[in-house]
Amino acid sequence: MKKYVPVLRDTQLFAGVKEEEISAMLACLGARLKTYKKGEYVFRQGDDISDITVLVVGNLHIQKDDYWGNRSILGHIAVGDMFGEAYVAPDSGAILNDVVAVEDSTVIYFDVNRIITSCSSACQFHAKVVQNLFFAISEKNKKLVQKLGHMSKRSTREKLISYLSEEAKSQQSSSFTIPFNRQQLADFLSVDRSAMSNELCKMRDEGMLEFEKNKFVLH
Amino acid sequence: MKKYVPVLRDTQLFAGVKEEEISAMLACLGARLKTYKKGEYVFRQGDDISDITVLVVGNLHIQKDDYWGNRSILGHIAVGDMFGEAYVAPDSGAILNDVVAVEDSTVIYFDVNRIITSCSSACQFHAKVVQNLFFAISEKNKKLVQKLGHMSKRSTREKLISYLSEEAKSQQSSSFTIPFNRQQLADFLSVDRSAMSNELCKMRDEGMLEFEKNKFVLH
DNA sequence: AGAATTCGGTTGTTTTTACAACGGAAAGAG
DNA sequence: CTCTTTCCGTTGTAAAAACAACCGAATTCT
Repeated sequence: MKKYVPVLRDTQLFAGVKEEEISAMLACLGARLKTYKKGEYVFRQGDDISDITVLVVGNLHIQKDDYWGNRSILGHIAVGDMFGEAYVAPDSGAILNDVVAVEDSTVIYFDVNRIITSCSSACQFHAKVVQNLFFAISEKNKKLVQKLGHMSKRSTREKLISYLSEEAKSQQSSSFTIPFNRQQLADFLSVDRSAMSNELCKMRDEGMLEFEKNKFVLH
Repeated sequence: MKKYVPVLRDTQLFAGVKEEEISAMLACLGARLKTYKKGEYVFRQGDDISDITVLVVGNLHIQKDDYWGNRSILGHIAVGDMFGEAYVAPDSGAILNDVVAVEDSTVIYFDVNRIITSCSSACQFHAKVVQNLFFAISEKNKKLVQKLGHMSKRSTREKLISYLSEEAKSQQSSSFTIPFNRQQLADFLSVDRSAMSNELCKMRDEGMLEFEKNKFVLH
């Protein structure tokens, strides 16, 4: 566990908390470590969770399969990202999605109740962590709204424009890379891969953009 | 302001806080009251906000118009609901949507920094409010994920099934009413109204469901 | 290195959706 | 009460997406 403290220091959850302070807090927050092989499920639809997790090694996808096997990738979790904050409310019910390791991964679980309930003098940085958690959820909330913005576009082209524009803006450059391959991007935007690929190439032919693999340049 | 304290008492934000305690906290939380006529904008895309608002009278829609005038209704805000929590993080940037009054409405603004920063002994229920706010955001987060679930369906029919099933589940009855008219539902699901109307009638003809106005019965 | 698998582009066909336009019923305004 | 507006179902047409199938290139595995 100790060896991941430097990773935790750079997460939203522990922003502004020193490594030694984090080390001291781990027990207080009920931290537990778990590793997953590529392809393993971290959470499954229907699970009841009362923990917040932080990914310290690997890469996770949040996805959902419908009754007919169509898979939607709702998002991805990178090292340092947090997951589970949406399900911590006392009556929030079971989780709605699957979380699966797309490569060998390690996560740390934190007991939500221990985070929220302010504790004794043992860890005076608790308040800071609560605030961080709060801002992090707020941030994720905003991301969801953004994704909803892409999804609400009617056509594949508009969805692509919406997604790529935003990616360019957030990376502050018209040249940027995306964290998806074609199939994953199609799943993320909930469109057909080949249709999307087709549209992407049309847009390229029209001079709107260039791309190579997951690197894009907008014109 | 005082007269809305009973309304506030029943909100998520003040759950478990007594009316007199709420009254005592209002000043401490920097509460301000504002009224809007039907059709007026409470927030506009691009506004910078550092307040959380609670609707105490009326009805608001969260919506977004794209460059070509297509309107998406991303959600609605009922009396007692909160808005703005997604934008409270220090670097969350401007709001992405419009919030518009669909009937004459009254909202109360709370200064976010005052909520999060724990204050002096004057209001010992501050911690409770922070916790409530936390759970509320968490809850909204989950709702966004649910909506994303509907939106990620490929066809209008599947979107309808997803939305209606969930509405039935959340109202715990196969007979329920929805808070939208046809155009609004179409906007909410980001589909064409006439195509959706058509699909609904087909589903009705196939015996899957019945409806009249905004009252639905699933079979 | 050679075989197998993944990845991404392309094409043609079928299905679905968007769009436009219309009309009747219901609700609201004067 | 009448006129106007909103709401919603209906239809036909044009556009777009889904789907299936295929292929070459790159990557991974052994």
